[in-house]
Amino acid sequence: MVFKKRLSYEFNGFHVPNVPRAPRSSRRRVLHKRTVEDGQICAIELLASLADKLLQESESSASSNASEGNDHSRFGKNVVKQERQYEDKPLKIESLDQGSCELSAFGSELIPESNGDLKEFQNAENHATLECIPVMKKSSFSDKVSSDLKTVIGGTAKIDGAFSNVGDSCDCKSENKGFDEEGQPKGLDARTLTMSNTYISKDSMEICVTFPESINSDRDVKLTPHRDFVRKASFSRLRNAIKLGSRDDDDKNFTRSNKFSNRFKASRPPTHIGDRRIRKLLTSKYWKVAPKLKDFEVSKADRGLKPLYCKRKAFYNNGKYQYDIFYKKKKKFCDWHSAVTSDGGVSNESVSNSPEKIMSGDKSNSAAMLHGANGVSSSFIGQQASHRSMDSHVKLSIESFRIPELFIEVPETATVGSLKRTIMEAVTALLGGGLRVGVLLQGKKVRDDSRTLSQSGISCKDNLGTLGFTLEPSAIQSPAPVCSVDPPPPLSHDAAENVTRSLATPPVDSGISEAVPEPPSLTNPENPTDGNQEPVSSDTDILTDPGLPESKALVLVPAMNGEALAVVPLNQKPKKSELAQRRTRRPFSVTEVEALVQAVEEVGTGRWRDVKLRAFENAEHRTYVDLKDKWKTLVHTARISSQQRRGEPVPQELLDRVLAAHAYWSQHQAKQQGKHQSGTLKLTETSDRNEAGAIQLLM
DNA sequence: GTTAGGG
DNA sequence: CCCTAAC
Repeated sequence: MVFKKRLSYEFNGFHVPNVPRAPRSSRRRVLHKRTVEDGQICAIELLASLADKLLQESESSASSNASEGNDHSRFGKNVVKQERQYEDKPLKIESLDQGSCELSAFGSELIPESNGDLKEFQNAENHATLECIPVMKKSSFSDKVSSDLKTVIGGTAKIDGAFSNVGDSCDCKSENKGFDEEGQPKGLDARTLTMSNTYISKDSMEICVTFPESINSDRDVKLTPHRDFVRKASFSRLRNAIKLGSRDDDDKNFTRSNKFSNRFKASRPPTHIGDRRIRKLLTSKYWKVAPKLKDFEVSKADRGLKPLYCKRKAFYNNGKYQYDIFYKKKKKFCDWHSAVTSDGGVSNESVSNSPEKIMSGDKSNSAAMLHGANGVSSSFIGQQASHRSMDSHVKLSIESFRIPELFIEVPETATVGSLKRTIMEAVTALLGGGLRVGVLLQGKKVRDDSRTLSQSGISCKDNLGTLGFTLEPSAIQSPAPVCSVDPPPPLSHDAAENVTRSLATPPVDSGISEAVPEPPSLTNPENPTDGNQEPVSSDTDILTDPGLPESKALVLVPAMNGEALAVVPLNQKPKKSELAQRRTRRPFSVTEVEALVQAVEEVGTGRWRDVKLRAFENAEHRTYVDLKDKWKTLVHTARISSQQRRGEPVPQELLDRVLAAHAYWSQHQAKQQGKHQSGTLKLTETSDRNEAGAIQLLM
C-alpha cells in the first residue's frame, strides 16, 4: 500500500529505491532540476578566466557571439562536473558515457579572414576548455587556407597544453585513487589526432568538416571516422572519463552505476517494465523489428513499473519485479526516427522520470530506444549558417553521434574489460556496415546528391536552422530521415538543453564516443518544448538495461549568429512511446485452474480480488485481473469443442464446473457472500449445464 | 484500487 | 495479457 507512494523516488537525492516491483500505474516522477553546485560555478569561473587569458594572449578578439558563449558555458559546466566527479567519486566504468562521436564541422570560410583565425581559435578553445580535452583541429581542405590553419592549430595547441596540465593534475589524483593510467604521452602530441580533411579530436571524436557551399552534398563531406581512430578516441575517452569522470552529475552517474552493476548481468535486456501505454505502443504499431540487430536489442527508455497488486498483500510481489526484469524481453523499436526528437520528447510522453533518464537525459534515451529498434543511428547536427558568409561556405557542426541503444548480455562474472569489449563489438557490429549520411532540410530528406548546397537551399541561413543529418547504418535501408533540426529554434538555451538530453549518457561506455558536454544545468529541468522531459518512469532497475541507448544525438551548435537552433523531432508520433515489457506468459496449470474454479465456486464471479486472496494469495504473478481473464477464457474454452482447445488440456470435469459456476453466478450476481461452498456447486455438476437446474438446486 | 470488458 | 472505462 505504501509502496506506490514510496515509489516516487527522488532522483535528485540519487536515492535508489529498492522496490521489487513497481505498480503498473506509472510512477511518474517529476524530475528535479539539478541545481548547479557552487563548486561547479567556481570551476566554471576558473575555466572562464583561463579561457580569457588564452584569448587575450592571442590578441583577444572581441568577436564572441552569443552562441559561442552558450557553448562555452555548456562546456565549462561540463568540465566542472567532470572535475568534480573525479575528485569526489570513485569512478566506475559504468559511469562512463557511452560516448558518442562528436562531430564538429567548421567552415573553412573563417580561416581566410583575418578574423577567421581568431574565431576559429576561439572555437577551438572553447572545445578544449569545455571538454578539458585537447583537440587538434586541422583542416587541409584547401591549400590556401593552410597558413591560416597553422594559426588555428597553434591556438589549439596552446589550449591543449594548458589543459594538458590540468589533465596531468587530474591524472595524479586519479592515480592516487588507484586508477590505471595508460602510459599515454602527455601533452599535445599524445592527444592530438590529425586527419586530413576530417579531424577528429581524439577524445571527443570531434570531426571537423569544412566544405564550400558549392560542393555536392554527398561526396564532399566525410563524416566517417576511421576505425582506428575510433578506437583511439574511445581509448582516450575512457581515460578521460576515468580521470575526470563523466560529465554527468556525479549523482547521476553514481546511481546509474549502481543500477547498472546490480542488474547488468541479466541476459535479456531486461529493461523496464513499463508503463502500460508504453507497452502498448511497443507491441503494436509503433515498433518495427530491426532486421539486423539480433545480438542486441534496443531497449526503450521507459522503465515503467508494473503495478503491484499488493495493496492488500503488501509485499506480495517481492522479487517479482526482478524476475520480470530479467526475463522479459524487449521489443525493438523501429521508429527510431520519430524517436529522435529534439527533446527526446518523442518517447517520453507522459512517463516521467526514470532515474536513468534523469541522469542521462531522458529524451535522448527514449529517442535512442526508438531508434535503436532500427539499429540505425542518427545524429543531430547542429549547423550554423556561417556568419556573414561572404564566401559562401556553409559551416556545420555535428556535435555528437550516438548509436542506438543496445542490449548486451554479460555474465556477472564478466570483467569490466570484457564488458567494454562486448559493447565495442556490439557497436562495431551496428556500424560495421558503414554509415549512410542523409541530409534533411526542413524535415525532408534531401535526395539529390548532385545538387549544390546552395541549390538545395542548404546554404541559406534561413534554412540552416532546419538542416539536419542522419547517420544510419548502411545495412539498413530505412531511408527515413531520422532526425531533423528544427528551424525555428527557440532559445539557444533550449537547443542546448535538447542537445544535452539527447546526449545524455548511457550507463555504459560504448567506448565509441565521448560523452557530450552537458548543457547548462540550470535550464535543463524544464523543457518548455515539450513535456518529454519527464523521464520515463523507471525503477532503479532501469539501469539494468545495459543498453546504451544511443541515439544519435544531433545537436545544433549555435553558430556565430547566436541564434539557437532547436532540434526537433521529426515525428511526433511516438509521443508516449515508452517501452514496456509485456509480462512473460505463464499459462495456468491445471492445478491453478482447479484452484481458480474452486475459488470462484465459493466466492463467485465478480469478486476477483477475493478469489485472488483465497486461492492465489501467494502467486504474485497472478493478479486478480489475471484470474478474471483466466476465468473468461475458461468459460470460453468450456464452450468450444475439445479440438479447438489449445495448450495444456484442462480436464473436462473442471470445465464442467466452470460452466456450472459461471451459470450459477451469472444468475446470482455474485454479490452475496460466499455462502455457497463447493458443495453447493457440486450439485450443479449433476445438473450440469442446466443453469436453471443448477440454480434451482443451489437455491 | 477493483471490476468488467474489449483488444 | 494488456488497456481502459467506470466505479
